[in-house]
Amino acid sequence: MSKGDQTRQRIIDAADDLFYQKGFNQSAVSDIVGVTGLSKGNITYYFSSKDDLLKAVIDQRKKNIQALLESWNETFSTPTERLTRFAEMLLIEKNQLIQYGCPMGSLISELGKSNSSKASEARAMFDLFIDWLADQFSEAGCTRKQSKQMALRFLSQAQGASLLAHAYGDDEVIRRTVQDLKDWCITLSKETSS
Amino acid sequence: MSKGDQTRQRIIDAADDLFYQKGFNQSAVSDIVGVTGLSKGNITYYFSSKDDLLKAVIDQRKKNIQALLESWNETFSTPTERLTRFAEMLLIEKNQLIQYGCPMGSLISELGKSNSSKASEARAMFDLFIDWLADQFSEAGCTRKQSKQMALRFLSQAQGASLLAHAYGDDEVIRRTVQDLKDWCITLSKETSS
DNA sequence: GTCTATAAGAAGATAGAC
DNA sequence: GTCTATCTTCTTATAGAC
Repeated sequence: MSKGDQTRQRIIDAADDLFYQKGFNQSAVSDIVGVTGLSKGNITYYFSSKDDLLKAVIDQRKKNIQALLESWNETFSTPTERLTRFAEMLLIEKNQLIQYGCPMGSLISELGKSNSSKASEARAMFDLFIDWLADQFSEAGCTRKQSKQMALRFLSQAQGASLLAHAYGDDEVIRRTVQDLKDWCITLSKETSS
Repeated sequence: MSKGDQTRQRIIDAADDLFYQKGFNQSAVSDIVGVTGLSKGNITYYFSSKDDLLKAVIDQRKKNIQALLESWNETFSTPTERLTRFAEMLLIEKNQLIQYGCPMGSLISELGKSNSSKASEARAMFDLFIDWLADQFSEAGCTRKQSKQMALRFLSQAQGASLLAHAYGDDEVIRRTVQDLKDWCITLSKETSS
């Protein structure tokens, strides 16, 4: 990786954290200056506008999500195991969820108010999970339409739990939601094998 | 109501709409100037800071919520009916939920990032619903601890559905969530009567 | 590539006239 | 009570030196 690419990556990483922890609108380029030690002008050299930087952050997150989902596909052989792993993600990330909410949900919620094209770019992160979840339900024997609906409901439950955990600084809702989602997976597993 | 009170109310109403539709941080005092036709200085005369205005908006929302819950208590005689009415609220408000998200959830999510005292003030809106929901579950025969947990899960589902409906501009998740919550109420009703 | 300097505007909050 | 005018700070974006 060239020096320019390294610098570019440092900026994206700093912005990624800031957008998550402070929100996109509340994060300023000067915050990135503070974190990276780079000058304002240098950051502009790599990203001509704040929206450009947001796009780069979302693209990086999407790549990370895709890599995560592919690793789950390789690690687990059954859709039930994969869906269970998705649910457990909430437990693994619970400290961050409590402190800052869901990185996808909070960003989409924030950008959705602006009714701009940024919102649809952020929504693409949801799409990756929904498509993947739907694939698992399809593989478990559901129809295409059922799979899409169940994927939406699965993600919806995760988002609700994340939001309340963040609001109350408490992981009880997360733990109960994970248990519910796991039970759902087990039920699905039994229906499939019967 | 005196002229001063009327002006004060106009400001609060305009801010209430703006904070909901654009978000708190993205709403400026100049926006309120545009909506009300009042001068910047006059708005400052009633609310010395933007945070003061936020507090007034939250207080008004809390009063509205309390009035709503009390009216449900009077209109419906059983906890099952009341919980069903809560679920149906999502359908009644679906157009606004799709366009701007949940007025409580999106505000709490936004303010939660700042980690300030504002977040806990906004969270008090959730508390009103959670306490009321827990009361219904208690009245339906649940233990105090169970009631609190079920109230959290009920609100969590509503929040998840609102967030996804807002993200996708689609009410399908809302409709399915409402059905699930209603089924939950019916199950609860049967368990109670048995 | 990286920096400093600065433009140009918007934001919240204040002062004081009417 | 309501207004205009201004202050101060912060933000994004640009220009140009090194």
